Amino acid sequence: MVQRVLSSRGERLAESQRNVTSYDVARHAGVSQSAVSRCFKPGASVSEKMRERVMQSVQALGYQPNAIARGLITRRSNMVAVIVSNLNFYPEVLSQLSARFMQRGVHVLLFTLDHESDVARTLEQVAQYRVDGVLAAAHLTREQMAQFHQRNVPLVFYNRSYRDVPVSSVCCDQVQGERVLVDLLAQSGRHRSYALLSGPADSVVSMQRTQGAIERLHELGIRDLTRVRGDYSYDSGRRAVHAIFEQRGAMTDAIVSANDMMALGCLDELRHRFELDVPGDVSLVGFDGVRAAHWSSFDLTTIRQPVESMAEAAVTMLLERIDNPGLPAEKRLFSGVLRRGATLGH
Amino acid sequence: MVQRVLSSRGERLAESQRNVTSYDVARHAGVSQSAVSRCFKPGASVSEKMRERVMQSVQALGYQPNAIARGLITRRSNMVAVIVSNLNFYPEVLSQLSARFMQRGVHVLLFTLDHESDVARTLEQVAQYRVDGVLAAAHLTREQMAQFHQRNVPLVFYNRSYRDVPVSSVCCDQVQGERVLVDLLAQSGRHRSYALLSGPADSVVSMQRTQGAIERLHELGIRDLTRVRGDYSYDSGRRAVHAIFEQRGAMTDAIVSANDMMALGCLDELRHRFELDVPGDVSLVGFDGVRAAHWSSFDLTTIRQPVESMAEAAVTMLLERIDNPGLPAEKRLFSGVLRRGATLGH
DNA sequence: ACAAGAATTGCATCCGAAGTCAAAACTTTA
DNA sequence: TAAAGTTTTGACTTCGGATGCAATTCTTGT
Repeated sequence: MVQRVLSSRGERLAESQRNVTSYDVARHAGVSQSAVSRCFKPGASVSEKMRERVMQSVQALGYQPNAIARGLITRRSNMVAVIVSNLNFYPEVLSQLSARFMQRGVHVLLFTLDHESDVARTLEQVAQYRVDGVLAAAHLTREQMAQFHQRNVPLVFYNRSYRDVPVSSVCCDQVQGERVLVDLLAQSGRHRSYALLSGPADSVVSMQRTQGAIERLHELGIRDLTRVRGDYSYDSGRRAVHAIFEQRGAMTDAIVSANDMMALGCLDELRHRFELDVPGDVSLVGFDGVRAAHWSSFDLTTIRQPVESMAEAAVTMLLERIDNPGLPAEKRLFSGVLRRGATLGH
Repeated sequence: MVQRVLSSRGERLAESQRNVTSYDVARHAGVSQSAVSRCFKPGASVSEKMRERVMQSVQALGYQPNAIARGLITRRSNMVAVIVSNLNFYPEVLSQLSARFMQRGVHVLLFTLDHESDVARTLEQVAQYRVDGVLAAAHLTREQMAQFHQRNVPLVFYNRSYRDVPVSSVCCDQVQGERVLVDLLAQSGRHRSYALLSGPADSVVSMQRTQGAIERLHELGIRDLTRVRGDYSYDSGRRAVHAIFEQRGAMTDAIVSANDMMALGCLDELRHRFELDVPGDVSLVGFDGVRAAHWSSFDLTTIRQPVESMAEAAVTMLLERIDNPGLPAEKRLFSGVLRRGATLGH
C-alpha cells in the first residue's frame, strides 16, 4: 500500500520537487509513519533507539513536518488572527503582540483594515483559515462577534470594550486617564478657555476619552468649551488649532487632545505658525504616551498606556481561552501612567 | 460509506461543536461533495441550477471552506511569510505590504525578529507552514536563503541586497541617496568639520549609507571626519552628539546621520541641550523620510524612500515568482527622493 | 525460564476539500 | 427519433500527519 502510494506520487512530481513527508522519513529509517509522527509529539511513547533512528533520517532528508496537514487532523492551526485597524497607529502594540505570541509558539496571521477595506470579507478569510483565536484591535459589530462565538473561536479585543456584551477585552482606562489629565490642567493654572480635540467619530476610544474629559470639566464647573474633531493624525492636530482659534479667537489657552499625535501637531502649529508659547500661552495634554511625546522638542504631558502589560494580558487571555474554551468573558482595565511633561500651566 | 463517516464523526463531537464541512453542505443540498467543492472553484463546470442549490445550503448552514484542508491538497497555502527585524523601524513598510497582499487575496503570516530571537527556529516555523513565498526585511545567511531555494519557496528581500547572490530584492539606492545628501551639505556652506553617524554594525543598509557618504566626502576632498555609531534610535542620536563633541570639541558643524530617527535625536540634543542653532551652527541630514522628519519642529533634510513603490514592487515580484517559479532572481533599485528641509547650510 | 504486566510499534483510519475519470444528463444534428 | 457530441455530476482517491487500538517487544517478578 505504502509502496503504491509512493510510486504513484513519484509519477506526478519529480522527486526533487516534492517536499519530504513523514512517509519518506519512515521509509528511509525503516519504520512506520506513525513512529515518525510520534517522534514529533512531545509526550509520546517512543523508545530512545527509535527516536535516534528517526531523527537521523530526518536530518538526512531535511524533513520539516507539515503544519498545514497537522492542523487539519488536530483541528488546531496554532495560528491566531491579529486584526488591526490602520496599522500606523499601532506599531508598538503589534510589535509587542507578535513577539509575545511567537515566544509561546503561536503564529500570527495579520489582517489590517483601512477605511476602504471590506471588513466582512476580511472576517470570512479569518474564519476560513480556522485560526485558533482572534485578537482584534478594531471595531466589530455584535453579529460579527457572535459569529466567532458560534464557531467557538475565542475573541479578545484590544482597547475596545463593548459594555453589555460578554466579550473579553483588555483596555486602558480612557475615562479615568482623561480625568487625571483634566485635573492636572485645571490645577496648573487659571485657564480662560478650554478646547477639546476629539478623534474620529467612529472611534470608541476617542469617545471615551472625550467623554471623560467633558465629565471632569463639568464637575469642575467648566462648561464652556470649544470642541473640534480630528482624525488622530499629526496633520489633523495642526488643522485643529486653526479651527479652534477661528471659533474662539485667541482666547483658548488649554487644549485637551484625544491622542498624542494630534497633540504634537497642535504643539508644532501653536509654536511655529502662531508663535505662541507652550506652556506659557497655551497648555496642552495628549494621550497614549507615544515615543515622540518624550522627545525634548515636545516633552508632552500625557497618559502612557502600559502597552507591555496590556499586550501580555491580551495574549494570555486569548491563549487561555483557546486551551480552555469554557472560560467566561473577562474585561481587564489597566490604568494609564501619568507622564508629566512641560506643556502645562503658566 | 459517507453515511458511516458522518455518523462516526457524530459520535466524537457534538454536532454543534463541529465546523460545517462540504459533506454537510452536500448532504443538505442532496448533491455530492465534489459538487460543493466545484461551486467554490472559479472556472469549474457547474450548472446554474446546481450552484443555486448548493449556495442555498451554504447560506443555511453558514459554511466556510476550510483553507487549511484546501491548502493541503492544492499545495498552496495562499499565505506568505513576512519577516521583519524589529518592527519598530518598519511600521509604514509593514502596513503597505500587508494592505497590498490582502488586496490580492494573499495572507500574511507575520514573523518579527529582535536581537534575542532565534532566527533559525523562526525559519523552521516558516518552512513548516508551507508558505507560498517569503518576504524578508531582515538579514538571512546564505545557507538560509539556499534552504528556501531548495524547497522552491520564492524569496524577496526588502531593503537588503546581497551582491553576488542570485536572490531577488527591492532596495532603495542608499549609496546614491547619501551622495546626493553629502553634495547638498557641501554646497550649502563651508563646513569646518564633518561627523558621520552610522547605524548598528550588522546593518547592511547602514554600511551602504555610510560608505556612500564617505566615498562622496573623499571625492570632495574631505577626508577628515569624526565617526560615531548609533543603533538607529532617537536616543542613540542624542547620545551621538555628545560623543561627537567629545571627540572634536565643538568644531563639528555638519552631521550626516544614517537614518532620520537618529538625526532627530541629534537635532533635539543640539538645540535643547547644547543650545546650538540648526542650521545656523550645525547642518544635519538624515535618511528615510519618516513622518516626523516633516514635522515643523524638525523639517529635516533627508532622502525619502519611496515606500509605496517599493512595497508594490516587492509584493508583485514575490507573487510573480509564486505563480511562475521559473523566473530568475531580480534586483530592483529605487532612487530615494530628496526632501529639502531647513537643516542645511548657514 | 516463564507468566504477567508495561512499554513500543504498526495498521488502518481520519481530518476536509480538490481533482480524475467515467457515468449520467443534456444538446444538437441528421 | 436515434446517434453523436457536449456538459454535468458523483464515486473514489489524494494531500500529509495524528491517533485508537491491536500486535509486538521488552521488563519484571517468581
